[in-house]
Amino acid sequence: MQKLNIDDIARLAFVSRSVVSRVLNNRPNVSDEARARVQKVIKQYNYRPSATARSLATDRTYEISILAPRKQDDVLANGFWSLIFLGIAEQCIERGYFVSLTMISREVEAHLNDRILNGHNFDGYILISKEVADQTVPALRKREMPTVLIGRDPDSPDLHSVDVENIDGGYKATKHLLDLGHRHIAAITGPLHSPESIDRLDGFKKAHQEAAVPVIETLCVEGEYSQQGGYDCMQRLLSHTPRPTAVFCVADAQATGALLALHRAGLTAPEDVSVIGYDDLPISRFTLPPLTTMRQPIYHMGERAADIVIDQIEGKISEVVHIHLQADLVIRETCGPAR
Amino acid sequence: MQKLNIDDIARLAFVSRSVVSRVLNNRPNVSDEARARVQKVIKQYNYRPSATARSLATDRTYEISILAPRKQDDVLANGFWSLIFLGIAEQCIERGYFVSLTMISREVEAHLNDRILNGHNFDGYILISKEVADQTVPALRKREMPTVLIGRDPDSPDLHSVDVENIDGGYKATKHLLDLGHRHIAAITGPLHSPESIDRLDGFKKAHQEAAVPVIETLCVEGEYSQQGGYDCMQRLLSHTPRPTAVFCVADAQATGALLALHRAGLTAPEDVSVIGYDDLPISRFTLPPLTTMRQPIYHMGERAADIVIDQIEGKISEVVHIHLQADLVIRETCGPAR
DNA sequence: ATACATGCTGGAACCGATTCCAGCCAGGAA
DNA sequence: TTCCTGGCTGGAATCGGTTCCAGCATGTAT
Repeated sequence: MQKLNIDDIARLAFVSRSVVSRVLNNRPNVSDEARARVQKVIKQYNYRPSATARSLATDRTYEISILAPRKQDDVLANGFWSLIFLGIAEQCIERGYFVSLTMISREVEAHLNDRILNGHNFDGYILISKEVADQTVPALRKREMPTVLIGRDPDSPDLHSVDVENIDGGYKATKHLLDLGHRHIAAITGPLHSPESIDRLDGFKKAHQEAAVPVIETLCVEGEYSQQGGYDCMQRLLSHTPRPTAVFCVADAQATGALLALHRAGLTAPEDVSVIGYDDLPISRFTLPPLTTMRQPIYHMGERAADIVIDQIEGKISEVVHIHLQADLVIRETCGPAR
Repeated sequence: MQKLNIDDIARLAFVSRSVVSRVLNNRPNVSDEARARVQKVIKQYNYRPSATARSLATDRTYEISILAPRKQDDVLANGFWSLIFLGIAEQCIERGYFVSLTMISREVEAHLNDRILNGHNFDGYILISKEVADQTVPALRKREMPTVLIGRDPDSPDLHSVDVENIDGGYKATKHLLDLGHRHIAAITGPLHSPESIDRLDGFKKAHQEAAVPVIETLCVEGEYSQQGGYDCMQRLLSHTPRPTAVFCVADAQATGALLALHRAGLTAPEDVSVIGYDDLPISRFTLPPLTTMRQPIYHMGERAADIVIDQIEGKISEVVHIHLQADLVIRETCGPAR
């Protein structure tokens, strides 16, 4: 039961390895009889060519690396990245590529550069967040590797990217609250070095401006992209007077935490405070009460990112691609009219 | 700026490729001067050996494949698998291996067998759930690949595995409810072909037996491992008379859905019905109210699984390993005394 | 002085594919 | 008949490493 290689197959089919190779790769210049014979032997012995040897000869691994920021393990576990990842993975498999996930962080950067970026393991890279881009783009660019960023990096306009319209999303969410009559609206943002937060907050401000309602700066607070972050921010906001009548959270996870903070304070949404989230994670349909939020085509973003990298690898793309997807309002039960 | 290979380095350091190879692999039989010279050249040109070529020569890829069931995309996104995955990934990277995730399903089985299982891409496999094991173990066994299952497969006692004490966990959870005085306890299980559900339900029954309280079979319902599953089951349970005073859910996701169903019916936990979950996902601290549940060392399970596969790969394991971790009660706010 | 062990070195085979190219053969045109 | 063309074929080089082994120069024991 020895492992067979291409020479064994060639011998068994009475042809040369060249012919076997051509059959394996569906190339012409093989007679019908020879092709049939080779295919029969391959089937009979359940032969599969070695991916490694093939990679060495072709300089292609059919593996794509997803580089995610490591410190955000909460984030990875909260549903957003999982969905992104699922989209990437399914599309890659669909197109014949494997997907490898690596968490990177500053501490292991040396190890990272050496092994992940220069090790010749991957045909392309998908970068999760600007933070990752900052750390890896220089090395990847030097090697001219196919790369795509999920998110936006103002510093690298020539990097392919897939993003959602965050300004517009923030605008729509805020407009919904304004339309309901709210005039004291708080905003819970993520870390303000992340473009998503900045953009969504810009949309928040734009909606106010358009409605000629002043933004109350002291009600704009910065927190982590997590339930705990939302909880903490909400607690701070509740000590404000007058208390905000509505809160825009830039992530569903934060909204979940905010709901708990309200509950702890003896308040409920939407009666006392309206809450709107962002992402439309699966859990958002099951918060108490179900969360009004901005739906992002998360899974789809992953799919598109995969497509862009693979298109680059296969030489099907020339110019830089920036994909901007839409976010849409999903009305559930956490927002009500201002009292 | 041409890519350098081992021969280039050898030439630049005035040695043979053999010497360079020995230096790369930290092997003896290299003079101090030669070693220093080679290292200097490597550093100077930022040379990294090709992983592919190395793999071909050594028959090792330093890649580990995680095979997850595809149909459960909800499950992947709900936090449990994400955490498992995180544990696996970090430990693998720690030990110098890459991690590749593949979703498998019955429909693509042909493609799967050929490419994933026989393609020589991976040094070892981590199987997520018995379902995956059923589909892949025969092929993997034939090739004698290092493999570990997360979960339990009664059909393959000789398969390495990492699992939690599900019977004991179900027992502890139920005992907590019984100790609080509940006598009409419902159980929401996952699909009953999954060993976890069976075992947790066994624990449920064992606790009843020990307390000499009869199990009410009609209150044991089967649903999906998801929020929606829990929601649906809870709705069914609420139509029972007498209504159960407590519910044991075999997954936190289900408990979340159950809480919403309760809310919809105008009831709350723990005043009207006590609810206990299982998993202690990050979100469980932020449900309304925060969920009493069984903590599983999820992240740790992933780490251990990675260790077991890598130990197999590196020949550090001889006998079959079955790891059983403990689940512990985490008391929060969804359980109260029976009225 | 001889024998032998030891450390270092580099040549060459090998891993298992792809790909270039020269050679062969058959068929069609001149 | 001769020449040319085009489809097949298989030999050989190549990708970039690891590893076996023979050869050589030392140092040490006899």
